[in-house]
Amino acid sequence: MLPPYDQKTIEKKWQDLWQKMKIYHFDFDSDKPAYTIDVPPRYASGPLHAGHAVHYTHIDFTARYKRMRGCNVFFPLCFDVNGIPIEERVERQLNITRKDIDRHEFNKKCSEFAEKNIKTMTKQFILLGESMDPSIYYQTNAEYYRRITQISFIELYKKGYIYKGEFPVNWCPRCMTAMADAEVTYKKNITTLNTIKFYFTKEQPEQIINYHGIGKDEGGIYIEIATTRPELLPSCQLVAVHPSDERAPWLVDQTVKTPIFDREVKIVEDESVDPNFGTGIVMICTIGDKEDLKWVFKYKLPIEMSIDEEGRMTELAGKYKGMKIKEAREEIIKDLKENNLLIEQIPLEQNVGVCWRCKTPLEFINAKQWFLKTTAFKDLVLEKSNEMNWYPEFMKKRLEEWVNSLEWDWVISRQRYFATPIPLWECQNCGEVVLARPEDCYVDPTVDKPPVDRCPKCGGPLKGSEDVFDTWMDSSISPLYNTFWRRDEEKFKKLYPMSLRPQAHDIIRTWAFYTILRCTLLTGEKPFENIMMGGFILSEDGTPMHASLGNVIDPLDIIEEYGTDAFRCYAAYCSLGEDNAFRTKDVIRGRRLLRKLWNIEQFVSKNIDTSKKPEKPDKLATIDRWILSKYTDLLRKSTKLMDSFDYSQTMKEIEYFVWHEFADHYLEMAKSALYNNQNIESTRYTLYTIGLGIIKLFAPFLPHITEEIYQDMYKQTEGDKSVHISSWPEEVLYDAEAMEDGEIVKNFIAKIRAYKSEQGIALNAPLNIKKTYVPREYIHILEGNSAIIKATLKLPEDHEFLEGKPDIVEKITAIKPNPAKIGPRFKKQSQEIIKWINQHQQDIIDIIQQKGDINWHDLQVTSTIEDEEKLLENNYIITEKTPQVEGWKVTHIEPFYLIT
RNA sequence: GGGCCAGUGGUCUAGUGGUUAUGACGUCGCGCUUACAACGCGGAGGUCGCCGGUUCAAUUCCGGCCUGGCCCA
Repeated sequence: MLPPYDQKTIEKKWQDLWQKMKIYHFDFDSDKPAYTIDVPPRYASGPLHAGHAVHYTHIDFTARYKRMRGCNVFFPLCFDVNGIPIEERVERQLNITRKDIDRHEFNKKCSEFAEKNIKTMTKQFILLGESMDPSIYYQTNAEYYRRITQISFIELYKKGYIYKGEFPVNWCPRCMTAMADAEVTYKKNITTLNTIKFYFTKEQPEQIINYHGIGKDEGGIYIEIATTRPELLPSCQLVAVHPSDERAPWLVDQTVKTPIFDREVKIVEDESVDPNFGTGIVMICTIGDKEDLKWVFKYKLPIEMSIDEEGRMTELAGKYKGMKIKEAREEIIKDLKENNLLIEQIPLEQNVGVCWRCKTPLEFINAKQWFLKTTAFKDLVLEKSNEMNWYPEFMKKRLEEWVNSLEWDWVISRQRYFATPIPLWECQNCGEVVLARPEDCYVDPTVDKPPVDRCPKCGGPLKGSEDVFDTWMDSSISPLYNTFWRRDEEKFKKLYPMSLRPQAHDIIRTWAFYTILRCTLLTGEKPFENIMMGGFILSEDGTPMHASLGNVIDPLDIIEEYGTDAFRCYAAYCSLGEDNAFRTKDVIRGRRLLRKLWNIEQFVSKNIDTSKKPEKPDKLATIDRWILSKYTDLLRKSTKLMDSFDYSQTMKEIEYFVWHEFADHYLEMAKSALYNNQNIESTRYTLYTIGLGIIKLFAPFLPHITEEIYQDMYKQTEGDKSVHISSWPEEVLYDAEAMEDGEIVKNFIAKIRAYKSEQGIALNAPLNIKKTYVPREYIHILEGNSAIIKATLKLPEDHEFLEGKPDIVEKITAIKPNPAKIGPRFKKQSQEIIKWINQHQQDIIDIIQQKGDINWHDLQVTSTIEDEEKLLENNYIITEKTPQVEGWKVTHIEPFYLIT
């Protein structure tokens, strides 16, 4: 018999034992079908929060379920350990920039920082009950991993998909590196809109000053231009108005002088000017934002940058040279004011592109960078994405939306340290590129020698590349790394494409997109069959979790208080793809479920023989057939839902069955059967089958409690050394008739129990009912199960069920129009007819009592209906009949009459 | 500004072209019952975000709007 439930001890015990048992081991030699999961390598910048915990728990549900379905599950423990976020943390921690210390020294510090977090997270995964296999471990900064990134680059280069281009790129002046579009985030910002005077270089007719945005003072006639970025004035190259602007004929082709910098610039007309922004006259600079870049190409403007890599003003800015952006802006505004060139300043809310990591506003910098062609492969990516199953389906649209909006290729080089080096050397004379040999990878060109001593083209000296890869270059080959691409062709053939990519929806445009793109370019095939998208876990008040808001939830705090299985209940209640607020009460409800499950199994354990598996008896009692059929139904539903990753629905189905059907109803009946020696074999068989079955169904969700119960109660008879490597349950029987009959018995018992409760009679107190009149359709079933009914309800031995005819007269008490029949037949007249029927209830009842039925003619609701169609027979109206009893003292519990 | 998702008793949520809308939490009342009072039984509580349209019939389908979330510009 099960002891009382001691959650803490049990969870700790199994977490330790599972490590030793190695039951989650992926077996490369197995004949079982492989189920391979492309687990997100957790980024090593800090410990897990509740959102991560829920995501990995969802993946764990899949892993455990697939193991029970007989798969050899590939579920690696892995970490992502490259890139800016870690560098940025280390810089902040040590209060330095990476340029202050030696490159390799800095990398060591980043590594140490990451290793510490990896240790913490590995522990967290264990505490969360995740079943990852540490024997297929990887981390993306290891040479064995980076080498695959480098080889993939070399192959893509040889295919001609990589090029070096000079192109304005998003640039973070703090991190001092290029960024891909995907790394830009947007932030609402209050800034100042400054309206500035640009004087005409030539004389203008006086009447021009009647137009808005044009003025005159002692300096001459000027146009007014609004800008939020006066520091870009030195690179102003053009002024534009909308072609339909009433001032366009006066302005186009004129020249004006930029204030302070006194540069003559032309005025042009352009469709893309927003006439409602500022004065409707705008200045175009190289380069403030992406929009400017379009103009640069359109008007073939020289790319002159007024801001450099460190966010300082360049040569072009004259006396402002060397100032930081903010400082230059303030100085320029001051000078504009002093020279009476500033008309007004108003606050303006705008979205600015910022570095996704450090939130510094981004600049555009014209720099040589490495690009991977992406815009040329849009169709290919869309085609492959269509070959995969998306859960939920609508997430695919987000990828398509992103792919279709792509305008630039992917900048894959970064001017950082802590990442995979780009494996090439360049000739210092002619720029010729010398690639590393794949067999030499991993290489670090800042340290290692090139494969040839001098430039093969001109004999010049070679210099190792100091650039590194965007970290998505590392993480987006995870399916290739996992399947042994370029390491073991036999394994690769067997394992690629992977079965499942689980991930969160915020990185569709990065991780999902880049993975599909690169793996397809390198192998010609899609990287995975299924992709499952997790939503966001919000804080308890429904707002996103942010360290700055102080609403981050630590999963270990929850586990400490409520236990891992309870936390996993909450995780299971979160529906896939949707944002779910964290709710402590769901964890508490989870804990209640655990206790309920434990108590149910405790009851089962008291009544079965755990040393011998019960045989299926030849004859099963109706209620046993009923609950076993319901269980089979549950099993079918759950399997289908699990196959589509719908964990929240699965959990609801199982929970409802266990708590309400099995515990509230079946166990009550089973008790009476057991205590009265009725159908013992049938009952024990049912208790064992369902007791074990629900443990298995819950096992992926609640691994600890199910393991403990399994070991205690079922291991001896079932033989598997852990419930988590036992097989998913099989159907036992499905009998539709027994389902219906069982429901009748259950409903009768439930009604009488409710009645007892209402009367304040204890549920186990005897109820002195001599006879029960029941409707004809129920009589056989209730009579057939009267032993169990009487025992469960404590009815007297001589209680009998009688068919509700001889003493009971059926009387129609109400009628209801049936819109499902009337609607399609009478269309527009329906409302009128329904209303009429409702208003003439008693007349209709009288006619039916007299004639047995009623036809449209009797109704006279409207002259258009003349046929003799019978309403009752054809279901146009539905009657409510109340049997009347004469000469008895009765209690009426619809539709039963209890005679005392 | 665009794409996607959501809006249902106090709170959270299921679901549906058919007039009596599901469940949980909370709340109120009753009851210790040989697994469980950390439980069971019952009651109250809703203009299904707003405005139009399609339809005999809309919470459900369509369009617009409002609010929130994610992603992007």
